[in-house]
Amino acid sequence: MKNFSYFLSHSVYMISIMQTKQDNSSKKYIDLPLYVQIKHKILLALEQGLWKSGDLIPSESDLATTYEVSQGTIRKALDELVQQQLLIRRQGSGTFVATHQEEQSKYRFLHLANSAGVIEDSQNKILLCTHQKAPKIVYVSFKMQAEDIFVHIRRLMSFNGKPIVFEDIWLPCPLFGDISLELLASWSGSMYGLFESHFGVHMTHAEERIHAVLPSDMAAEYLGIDALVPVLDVFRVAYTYGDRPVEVRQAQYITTEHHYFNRIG
Amino acid sequence: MKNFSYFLSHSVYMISIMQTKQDNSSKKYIDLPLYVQIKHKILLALEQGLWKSGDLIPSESDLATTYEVSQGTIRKALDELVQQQLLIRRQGSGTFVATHQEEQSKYRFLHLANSAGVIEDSQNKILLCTHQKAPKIVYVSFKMQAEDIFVHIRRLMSFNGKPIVFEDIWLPCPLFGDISLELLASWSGSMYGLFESHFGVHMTHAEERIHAVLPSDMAAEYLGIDALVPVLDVFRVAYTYGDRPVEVRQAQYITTEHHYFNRIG
DNA sequence: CAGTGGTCTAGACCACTTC
DNA sequence: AAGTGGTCTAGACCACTGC
Repeated sequence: MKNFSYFLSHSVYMISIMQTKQDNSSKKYIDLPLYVQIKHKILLALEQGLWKSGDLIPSESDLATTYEVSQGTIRKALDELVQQQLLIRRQGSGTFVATHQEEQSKYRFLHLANSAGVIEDSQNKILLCTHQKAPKIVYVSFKMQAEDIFVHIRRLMSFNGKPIVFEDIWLPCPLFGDISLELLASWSGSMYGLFESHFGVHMTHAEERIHAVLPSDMAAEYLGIDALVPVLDVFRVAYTYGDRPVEVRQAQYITTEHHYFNRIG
Repeated sequence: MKNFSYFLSHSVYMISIMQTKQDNSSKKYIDLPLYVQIKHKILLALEQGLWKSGDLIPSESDLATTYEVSQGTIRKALDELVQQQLLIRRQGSGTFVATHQEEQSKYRFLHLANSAGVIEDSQNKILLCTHQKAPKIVYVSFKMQAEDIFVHIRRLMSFNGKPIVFEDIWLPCPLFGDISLELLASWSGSMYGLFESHFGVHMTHAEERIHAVLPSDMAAEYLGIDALVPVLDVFRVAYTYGDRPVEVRQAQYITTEHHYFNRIG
């Protein structure tokens, strides 16, 4: 145990502590708060893949002893990570690394609902899975070069049998090199669930930019709409731990019977 | 318009606390946790306008003594309210009711940026401010009737001198009855700042539904675009404390040089 | 300097899950 | 029964603000 305990004053006992532990008593709070430091350490473990999606992490009291802080401090660090949806707590069981395998997070990134405000189940069809160069907007988002090769996936999502979303997905080869159409076609869960279980890449957050446009020729064809029907263009960059961009996708949504929803607050 | 001193509202609050205080010692954790109960009580005070936007609320230790709990429990309740942006903490000064008057919250509800990802300052022009019946989508959102009268505001927002957003805003008369074009035109801050300072209505959150559409004739005219240029249709319902809907607006955004942005995570 | 929020501790007990 | 997260307390001290 550490402890700049306030009550232990000038005793021989204290000397033995100071031999094994640096003297914090003179430099309090000049660094970041302890719980922030611990949060960073846990984040580092997640970034480096020490703990993988779905893993049980050490208990709060274990972490408290290893980091030499109180359980309350550990708790505060975990609180923020749980809040960022990087960890999940289960009372009685433990604290786990968040995963996209659960049903609840299936549509966490797809903000599409029907006129009734209901999020429907989708039927997905993979149209394409190749390795090739990418448009400028893509490789710039990854801070890579025009010559670099990416995985390119094209997909059609349908709701109630009607095609609604046509999208192009781009992934950096180093991470997703051996992905294939067969693998994608055989996978029944969410795409981010697949990325996680097969490539160890967990998406933590994303940024979307939305425009109203006329559909591309190809989108109009696959979506079965007239070239003059406005569609929602959704450009997404998705990130993993440490704000590393690991996916770019450009989708076009038909919004005659659906809408993009967003909560502000 | 504010300034009931918080001491007054606080003492009223105290009475209600003393009345509802019960013996916790025999029945632990069978009700909601203490900090949740306290959070609800504070929320109630906000809903009822006991504490108004910008007001200083009692200190954590004051609240702790009035609620007969520890400071840590008060802190946990406040933590969540701060997180919801209903309260703001200022170290050394105190805890305040959140307000839309601050510069930082000026564009909290407007998710519009230019191609560079920069949120620009807008120039606003009020085109209309009348009292009249509203479309079905509006009165249904308020759970009111077709015959009911609403305030109807029409506004044009420009960025760098170019009109980009055309919007119709609907407000329930009981709350905003004496709003006028003169008042709106003379106000230089954000619209939610005006609602707050002149009508005591603080927007806490909103929900938006977004479609890609062709512009209405009127929108096309005011925005100076061709009737065949797709625009983003943003339908918003904004809420105040207690999830009460207090504003509906339908806007059309030109997205050729701007985009709607959203963070998922 | 007094008062406020911010951090941290040590310890107690409750509620839940698992064996 | 053992172990885990969830709640709560009492008290200490730090960092900041305003008078």
